[in-house]
Amino acid sequence: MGASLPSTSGSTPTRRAGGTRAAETAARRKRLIDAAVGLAAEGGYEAVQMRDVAARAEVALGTLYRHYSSKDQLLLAALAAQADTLRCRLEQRPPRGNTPADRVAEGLRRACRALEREPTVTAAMVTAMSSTDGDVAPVKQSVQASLRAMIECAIGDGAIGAASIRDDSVDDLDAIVKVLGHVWFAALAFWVGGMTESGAMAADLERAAHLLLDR
Amino acid sequence: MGASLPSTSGSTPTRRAGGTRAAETAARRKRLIDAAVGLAAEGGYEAVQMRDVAARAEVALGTLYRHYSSKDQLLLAALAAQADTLRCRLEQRPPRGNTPADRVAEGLRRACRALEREPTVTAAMVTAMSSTDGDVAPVKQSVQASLRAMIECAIGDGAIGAASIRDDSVDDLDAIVKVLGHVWFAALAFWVGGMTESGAMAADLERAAHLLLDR
DNA sequence: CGCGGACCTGCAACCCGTTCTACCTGAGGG
DNA sequence: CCCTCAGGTAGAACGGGTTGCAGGTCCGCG
Repeated sequence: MGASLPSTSGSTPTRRAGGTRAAETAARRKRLIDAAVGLAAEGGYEAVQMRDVAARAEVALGTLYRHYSSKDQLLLAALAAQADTLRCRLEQRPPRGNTPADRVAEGLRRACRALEREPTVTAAMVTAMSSTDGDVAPVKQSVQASLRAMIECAIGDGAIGAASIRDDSVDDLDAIVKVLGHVWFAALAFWVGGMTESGAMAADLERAAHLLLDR
Repeated sequence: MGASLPSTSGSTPTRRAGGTRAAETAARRKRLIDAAVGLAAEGGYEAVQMRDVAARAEVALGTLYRHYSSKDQLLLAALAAQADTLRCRLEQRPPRGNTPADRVAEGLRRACRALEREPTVTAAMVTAMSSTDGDVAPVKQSVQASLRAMIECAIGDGAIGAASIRDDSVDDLDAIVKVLGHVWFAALAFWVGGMTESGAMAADLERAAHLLLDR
């Protein structure tokens, strides 16, 4: 049993089919995110175990932690990416209702549908989103930024400089967007926490949109 | 070394100055909650360690778990109690502004002030509140119920059957209350998560109240 | 060519929530 | 009066996030 030799290898050499060093680490990060999402799809937040993520991504545990300093950071990175693609999709095919409220409602409905398609993944991400660890705040903020961007896009591309202005200043619009962001987050959190049916989420959001945007 | 003798005692006999059995366990539960809150006051969520709670309450770890099946349940029990006293205080001395929006804004302001007086305790409780474990949902719902009651009380004791009715049905009022509840939760979560300054919470809530309630 | 440093690897260790074991006690029913 | 059993106690054990350690590998530079 000369098993105590470190013999670093034993599996694939560090190098994969990739090219430059930077590309490799980018690929590693992607593999890590993919592994996390995959596990989340299978069993939600608790199935995303750091040792398993590392194993599935064929990476050492220490390396995983070098890239994402905690489980929540990892999941939030995944969430940020997903939020971004969601936003892009919405911007490319913006909702076309008559009033801002209608457009926002449709946008939210679509987003909810997308999220509910992979409930366990969403649950995992929302769980991560409600981590209170201070140094995940930046990522969370970027996610919120994506959400606000989506809402603003839905309200109307030029609402700020266009028709919907009366006395409600740009300021008001901003506050409305913020409130909608809050409601969205809360609705997700409640849903994930089992306090509400999945359908209720979209309904509550639409309701809020109308309450806030219909004159 | 006859150290292996079980010798169950070694400390205070199970009985304290209390009376009946039921009273004793009630006292124990109170001690547990107090211990949890005390630790939370000193160091927030992570300082509330089950072993320490048990020790401080002079209770065995197993007993703690007999009464509160998880750390989050424990903290949520504390939160539920606190929410209830908050509600009572508000009902006894209801805010007296001119419009519903003003009253709600004041109520929320007061509540926020109360919460910000003990930031670490609040943080611990909010953290517990955003637990996604399924079987804390009931307690969370009762907390939400308290909050809604507070908001309803602030909107106006008879708003439902009185002046503020035009075409906005009772239904609408209900939705508004729900939205405010969501915003409150989200604001707290963001604050605890370090995504927002403490002042912002009250401000956002007031803003939301006016957006939703001012005609 | 030889070396420093960034980045990996496998793995053991630590912490803390939670669970399990084994035992004790006292109030209440037969 | 004895027996049962709900409710306690002390403490070990387990699981999973996180950290630390003791090397390896390879790129770029002197």
